[in-house]
Amino acid sequence: MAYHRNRKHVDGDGWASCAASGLRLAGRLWIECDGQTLLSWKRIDLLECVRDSGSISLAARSMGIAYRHAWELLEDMNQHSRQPLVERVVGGKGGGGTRLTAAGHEAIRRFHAVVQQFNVFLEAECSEFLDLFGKRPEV
Amino acid sequence: MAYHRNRKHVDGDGWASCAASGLRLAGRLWIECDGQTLLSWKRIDLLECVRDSGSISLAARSMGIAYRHAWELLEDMNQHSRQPLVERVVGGKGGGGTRLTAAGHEAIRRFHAVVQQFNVFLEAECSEFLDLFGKRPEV
DNA sequence: CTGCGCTATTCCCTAGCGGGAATAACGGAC
DNA sequence: GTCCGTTATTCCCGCTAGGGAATAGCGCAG
Repeated sequence: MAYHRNRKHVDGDGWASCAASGLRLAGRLWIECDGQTLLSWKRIDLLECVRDSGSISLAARSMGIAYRHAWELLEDMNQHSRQPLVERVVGGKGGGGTRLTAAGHEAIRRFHAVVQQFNVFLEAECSEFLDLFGKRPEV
Repeated sequence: MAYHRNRKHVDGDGWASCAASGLRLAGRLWIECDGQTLLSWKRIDLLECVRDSGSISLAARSMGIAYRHAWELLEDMNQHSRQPLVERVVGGKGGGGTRLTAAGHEAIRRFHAVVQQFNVFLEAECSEFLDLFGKRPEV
């Protein structure tokens, strides 16, 4: 299996959280602009990979996804965002490359902040189901 | 297009929320037990349809999904839940039927409560992105 | 001018999800 | 007994997301 970035998220593109009993309240967040998906966990992951590697191809490889797919995601983000999140250069030094705009960096920061709050939420709400599905059934 | 139940959720199986500018913070919740999906929006919807119709086949029809799929979902829920959520009868009056157990009813109630809180969360957090993606770009 | 590594773009192919149809078994109503 | 509508189960099929490979174009380094 190809190398995937080491991240704290769980399977798929969601977050999970719970205390015990094999019980888990999981969730997923994304941001839409005019009905089009703008940001998601996967997309933020991609932005970070691009930021760290400086190119779409390297980012795609490190995420274990196809370049084509990564390119489509970035293209889609730039298209539907009010201001572009990445800036791409074709040809030149090193063949070109891709870097984040200020908005791209800010998007990552904001999204992470919301995710952190989301995890707090999940942790808190999960307990609502403990007595129903946890170790000791009550209902 | 087949008839679908009138519900307040958005496309797919998530919830959405935001104030303005075509910007929307959307999300999705589900509950896992030992790594297996136990409840989700779609599954709660199915439970409610079963509760209201008294049969899997009618519930499937009203949701616009295949009976086979509905059956699989319910089977999966019963398998992975500590206590069964539905009780099924083969043959007999009216050919049989399916009804919710007490745990099934409680699952619906709890899930809706969490969803309500989730919507509050989404509404609040969405504002974090308004100045980044909203009407007046600032970054 | 040549080479290189990247962006950009196309085509094919696969796996999985889920619809749709067909069938059997069941058991009360009649 | 027959009829009926349900649960239960199987097989086939189409759609879509996404991987993989191949190719062209670009522009600086050398």
